[in-house]
Amino acid sequence: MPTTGTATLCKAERQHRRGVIGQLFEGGGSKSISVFPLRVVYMPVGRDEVEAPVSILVSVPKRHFKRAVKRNRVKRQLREAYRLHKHILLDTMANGENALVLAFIWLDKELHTTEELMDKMKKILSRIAEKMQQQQQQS
RNA sequence: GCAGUUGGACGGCUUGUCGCUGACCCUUCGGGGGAAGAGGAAAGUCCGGGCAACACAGGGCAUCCCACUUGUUAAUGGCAAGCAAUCCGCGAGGGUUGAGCAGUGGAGAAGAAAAUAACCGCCCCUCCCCCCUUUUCGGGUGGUGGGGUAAGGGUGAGAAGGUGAGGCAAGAGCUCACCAGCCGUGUGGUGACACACGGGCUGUCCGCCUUGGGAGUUGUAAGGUCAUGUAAACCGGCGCUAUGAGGGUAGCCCGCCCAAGCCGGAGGGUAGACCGCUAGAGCCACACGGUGACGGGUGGCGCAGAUAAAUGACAGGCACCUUUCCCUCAUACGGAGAGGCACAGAACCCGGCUUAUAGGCCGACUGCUUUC
Repeated sequence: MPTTGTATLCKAERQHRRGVIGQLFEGGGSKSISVFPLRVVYMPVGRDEVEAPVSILVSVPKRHFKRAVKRNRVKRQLREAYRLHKHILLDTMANGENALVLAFIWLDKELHTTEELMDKMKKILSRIAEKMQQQQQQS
């Protein structure tokens, strides 16, 4: 388990495979949770299909922010927030047989403070962790 | 000192914690260390080139782009220095326009009339009526008919070159002077043009058109290597050694070339890695040539390469700007607080253009004011 425990976010943890991403948005196995201004689409996959137990991607639609500078700002904030709080999820997933793919989608047209986004990230990750735990216990 | 014109350069610095990409180095192949890491516009994708793939005997027509001159450059529709007309500004300066004395067409409304001008007006002649004067000659008002006239009228972007004088029945480049335009000659300039002399006598705008110059197409998702999968399979149509199906030759035609397969349907596979990918018309400094754009020369430097897309997040300090308060004669010096700190993110690489931009800095010049 390479990256567990430390607050890093290397390339393996960022999802970039076209096929997996396509499945995530079109396939039936994915579910979503919203905590404004965020929406998370997540999907459990086989552990051997991806490189890391939890991998993410961040999407900020162009229609919300016309300028690339603002889109980059939001992506960086979100990556940072996930990086600092991903242990919430990893603790749950570490021993499971499945891996998880997450997509963070930005919903607002305004920028938010980093402090606020940290808070929202904590909330949303805990909720996903809860659901995954239930699933594991059922199976 | 104030106001302004124009050109140029900058557009933060720094500490700590936690991260991202990563040349290269080490490795017990698990990993560890780690140089370096956004812009003047990286933007819009509006021009031009490099590079790449494909195409390319030749000719005609069509299409598209450019249009004062000379220069500059790899190249341009850029840039520099100029030319002419016109507009704005007291000025330094700034804006707009710019091939064509061939042909052809159009110009609403307004106005009499928009280009072989006569509505009103002005002038002459014939005739008629009336009046005045009267010996007659003559004069006047009005009207019919004929003719001359572009000075005046209002309209318009534009009214038959303009102004003045002469001339005339009234007028007119009819004549003359000056001015604008055009043509010819001469002089100067590489040239656009300028000046001088002479000549004739001259509308404005917009098309088509003509002339000269130029253009192969597609863009790094180009293009290449490897990996994966396989199918030289199946169905239908046309053709099968040519009297040739079909294809290429940028859109069409001629011509030329290739040619044994071609077209359609249904279906299958991959959408991952590497190269391209950053040494380039490169950046900096110094003199030199040139009014300048720029050029060649010498020396130095090694300067982002991501790919669901790195170059950051957070906390503090400094600088800068605005503002409030304290001190003070003071808007000076000093101190305290609050707020602000632009536009904006590389995506093959360059040269331009255009647009966005808080804030201050430097050079040259102009006007006003003060002092000497």
